Amino acid sequence: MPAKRPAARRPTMKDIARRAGVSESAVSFALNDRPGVSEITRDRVRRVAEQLGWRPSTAARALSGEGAATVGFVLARPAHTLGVDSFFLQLVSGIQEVLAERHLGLLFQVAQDVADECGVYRRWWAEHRVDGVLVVDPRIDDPRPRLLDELGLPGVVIGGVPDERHPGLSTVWADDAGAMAALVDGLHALGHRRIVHIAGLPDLAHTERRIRALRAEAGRRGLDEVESVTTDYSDAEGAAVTRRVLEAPAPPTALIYDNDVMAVAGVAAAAELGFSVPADVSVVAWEDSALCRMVKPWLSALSRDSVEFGRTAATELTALLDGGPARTVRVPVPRLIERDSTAAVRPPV
Amino acid sequence: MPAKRPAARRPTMKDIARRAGVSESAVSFALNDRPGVSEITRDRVRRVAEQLGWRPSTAARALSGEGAATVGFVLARPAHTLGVDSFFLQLVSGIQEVLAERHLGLLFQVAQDVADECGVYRRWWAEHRVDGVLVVDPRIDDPRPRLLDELGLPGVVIGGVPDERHPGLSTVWADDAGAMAALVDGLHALGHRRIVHIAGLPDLAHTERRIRALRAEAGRRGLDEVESVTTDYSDAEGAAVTRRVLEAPAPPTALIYDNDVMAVAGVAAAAELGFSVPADVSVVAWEDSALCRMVKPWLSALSRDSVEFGRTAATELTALLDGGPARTVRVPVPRLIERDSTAAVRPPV
DNA sequence: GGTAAGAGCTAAAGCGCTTGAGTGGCAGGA
DNA sequence: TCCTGCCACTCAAGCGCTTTAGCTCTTACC
Repeated sequence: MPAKRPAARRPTMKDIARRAGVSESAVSFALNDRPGVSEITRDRVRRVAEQLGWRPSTAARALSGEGAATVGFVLARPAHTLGVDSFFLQLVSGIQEVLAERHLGLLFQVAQDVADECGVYRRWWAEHRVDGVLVVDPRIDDPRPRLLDELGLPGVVIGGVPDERHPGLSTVWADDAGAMAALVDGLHALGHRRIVHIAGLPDLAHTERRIRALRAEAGRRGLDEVESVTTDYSDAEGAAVTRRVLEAPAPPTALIYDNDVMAVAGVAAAAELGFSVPADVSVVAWEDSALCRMVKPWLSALSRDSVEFGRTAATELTALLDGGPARTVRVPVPRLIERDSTAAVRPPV
Repeated sequence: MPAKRPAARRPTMKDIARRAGVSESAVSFALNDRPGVSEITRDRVRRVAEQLGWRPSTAARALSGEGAATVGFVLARPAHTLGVDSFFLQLVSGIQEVLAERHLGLLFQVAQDVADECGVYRRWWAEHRVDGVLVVDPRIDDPRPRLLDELGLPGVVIGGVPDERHPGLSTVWADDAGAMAALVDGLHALGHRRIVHIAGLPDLAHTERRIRALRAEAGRRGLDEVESVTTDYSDAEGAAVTRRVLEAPAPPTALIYDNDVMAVAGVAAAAELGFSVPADVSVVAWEDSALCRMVKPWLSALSRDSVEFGRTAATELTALLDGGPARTVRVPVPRLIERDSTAAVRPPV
């Protein structure tokens, strides 16, 4: 049995300098593609570094003003709310693809709420831990952009509203209003006049955008039996709201759910009440996932590429870190995947 | 409009020292509860630090040998496999609860596969980024424990096998074998003799443990129509395998799925073939989530507290970082939540 | 032939913190 | 009285890197 072998020592630039017979500064220049060394020396240094398996110490780098080579990501949800959800993992996975390429780390934290999240940002900033952050779930009257401004932390707001201007903050957004308009358009064409939108958390910015867009579309078409109901995204509330609206005197003929979980719970609830989908009521989920193909009938859903969304956000953040200007970029409008849960409204008998 | 306000400057120990009228070293002693300063001075320094909103720079700390105050977590799954899954988010959320208390950061990364993951560990180690790591999805003949040993990186294997001994590696495990035995016991009592276990990825250690346990149980009872089939955990394979086994001449009367996603897909597939659950075939999901209550009938499932699992793992890791010995701790056996998908086998007509 | 301009390199300071080696003052013992 | 020992504190080095200033050669040019 080998005696407790001491952990291998990490090679440093000094080791490289010694092996290559040059000064540490020369090594630094060589390895960072900075002028000041000949190509010959640069090559030699590079070879030695590789051979030694050298990697820059992020701590040292950060200390000498280069930044922490890390970005932060906070998910502000209480633990028990973190249910069945493919969006965030996919988003993160897209983010990583871009970050990994640049050897940027992702510091992840789940927080209780937005206030807690702000505390995390402050701490990260004070501790010199991150160079920038990715902000999700933008709220109405969100304190986070202000805070990031104050701290001078670059950030990308994912799913933010494009009009809000904060220096140093980029925004990556999806055109919820446009998607909602298209959706209503489609349902209208199928003859639907009574539509209920079972929305998500009321203080999320995109929830409000969707609600507003729905109201606008309804107004334009003179539909007055159209409404939105906010929920907490859970299957329980999805089912409860579904029951409530279907038991009303003039039940809707179409239901739009703000996520896949509620949509699935909703069709189950509808079935219990004797409503058949799509014969009696059409259902659309605003978010596509394997879930939508796990129930009968398969759910029509708005599908977006969450991985790509993450990639885009991360790309914007790296651009910001490179000193680029804050930008607002729009990702493609989610596409409606028509499956079996939407149909023309049944002609009155 | 305020002209591009410069980001606030982070206060350093030097600032505190100046304000408190002592040397930097005294500040360091005071703030780290080290002897060498009087209580009076300590108090004053602490007050000044608080007032300035000082937080130690992790970079500087790490550089002076204190460690990075960060632990790493790698998820080795290709992006598209990251589907509907509540386990990891819950696990991470539990981990965070413990880490946040100690102001430890969590560096998160998704990798393609285990080889890739090993590369991440190497890089993290060389870059001085993490003090320890949490390893999930242990494999049969897993290269990661060896690597961590070699690097001298403390780690906790989540769901590992308890017999494997690696100095510096703790293990947190669930008794899969015991759970499987109990499960088979219950099904046997209900009269089930033909049982198929639709397992997960074949090279995961716990998949093998479950398969072995099932075989052992079957052997003990003399059941020879019991088998395990491995899959990739996806709804697609879950459904495919279900179809295949149900179309066999003597179809099983009970199906055990290694996760909730496959179980749900499985009942749908069964229904299509005209099998009714639980009348014709009983179904149990090894993993409980909202999913199990989204289908009819509600699925009986093995439920474990993933958040608590995460907490335990993180606690072990912090103990390790504090210089404690490597330990092997067992979390409670998952509990069977009996819902509507399991029933006594139908008496032969 | 003298000088000026680079090219290619080194020396040294500094980032914010820890830490081991002092240092001065004071109390107590011989 | 002097010495010892301790307390409370300061000094300075060092962690691994970047970066500015400077230094020494070549080479080019009038």
